[in-house]
Amino acid sequence: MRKHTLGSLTWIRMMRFTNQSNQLSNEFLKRFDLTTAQFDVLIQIKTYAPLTQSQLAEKVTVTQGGMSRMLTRLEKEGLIERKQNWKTKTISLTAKGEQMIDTATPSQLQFQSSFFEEVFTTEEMKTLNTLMSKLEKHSREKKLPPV
Amino acid sequence: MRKHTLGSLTWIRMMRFTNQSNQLSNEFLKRFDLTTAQFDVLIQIKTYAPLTQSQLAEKVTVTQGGMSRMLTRLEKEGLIERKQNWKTKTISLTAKGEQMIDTATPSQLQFQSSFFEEVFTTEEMKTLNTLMSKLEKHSREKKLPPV
DNA sequence: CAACATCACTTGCTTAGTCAAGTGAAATGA
DNA sequence: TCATTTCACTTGACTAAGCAAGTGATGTTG
Repeated sequence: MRKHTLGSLTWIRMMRFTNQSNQLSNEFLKRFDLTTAQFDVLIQIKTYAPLTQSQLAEKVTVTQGGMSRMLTRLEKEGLIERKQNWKTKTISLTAKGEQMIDTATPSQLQFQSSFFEEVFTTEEMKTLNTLMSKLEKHSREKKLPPV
Repeated sequence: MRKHTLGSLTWIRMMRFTNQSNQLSNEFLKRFDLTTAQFDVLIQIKTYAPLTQSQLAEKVTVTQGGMSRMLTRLEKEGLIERKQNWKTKTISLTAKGEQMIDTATPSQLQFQSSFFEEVFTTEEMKTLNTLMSKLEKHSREKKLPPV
């Protein structure tokens, strides 16, 4: 065995890192009574509302089913509203949701940044950001190789 | 709003990328009847067996509870064995599990690498790998800021 | 206009994972 | 020696998400 290439090593490192930082972020957001996934969805709504469920799902790379459930939870918590609009449901924040995301946002963005700022120079940060842009874009277009 | 720093932008890009590539990887591994998480666990066992559940959990950054469930599933599929050993359970691959991971490994490592190789130069790959090493290491030691 | 197709969303079943309380064997100590 | 602690693991209740089948409005067409 032991056929680890540079690419597969990097991949596994990135997986471990995102996993780990996601857990820490969840722990951090507990003080605002939110999870990382919820924060992510709320901030998208805040930025792009009004929008439909499918648009939202597409933005956070989740299936429609997943989004449906997530929004059910958020609605139960009273953070968002769904209004039937012809065949579409339009999503928007409630006052409570708005207040929640506004309170959490500065610290959360700061916390996310801290992962990088604590180890990288500005130069390195810029490099990483450029590389990640390319990667993310590419992965959105990537197709499976034939069997 | 709009307080996105370079760090928080990079963070979100990395999350989207890993999420996306994880989904593609799951789809890819279907041809071997495995999921990404299962592949990850099996390859760790293959590399480090014999080892205990807690050691394994630590390696793949998952809680003990999560590992317990994962191994229950893998055992039900006949891919691994758990032997009670004093108070510890020792994990090892069955013949079936061994064969499974050996078949899947080359293509899967190749697939993981392809995310990077399709967009990066060798130089960029090396840079990214170095940056990710630092990040991963740091995140494993990171503590939450005080409230 | 009735039959069918399409679209946006929901839901059952499954994997994966968290946390915290529970269990049972082994070690320690009064 | 019996009581208590510790350790490794399990389990119940939950969040999160995928897939595929189902639902119920809206549009299209013979």
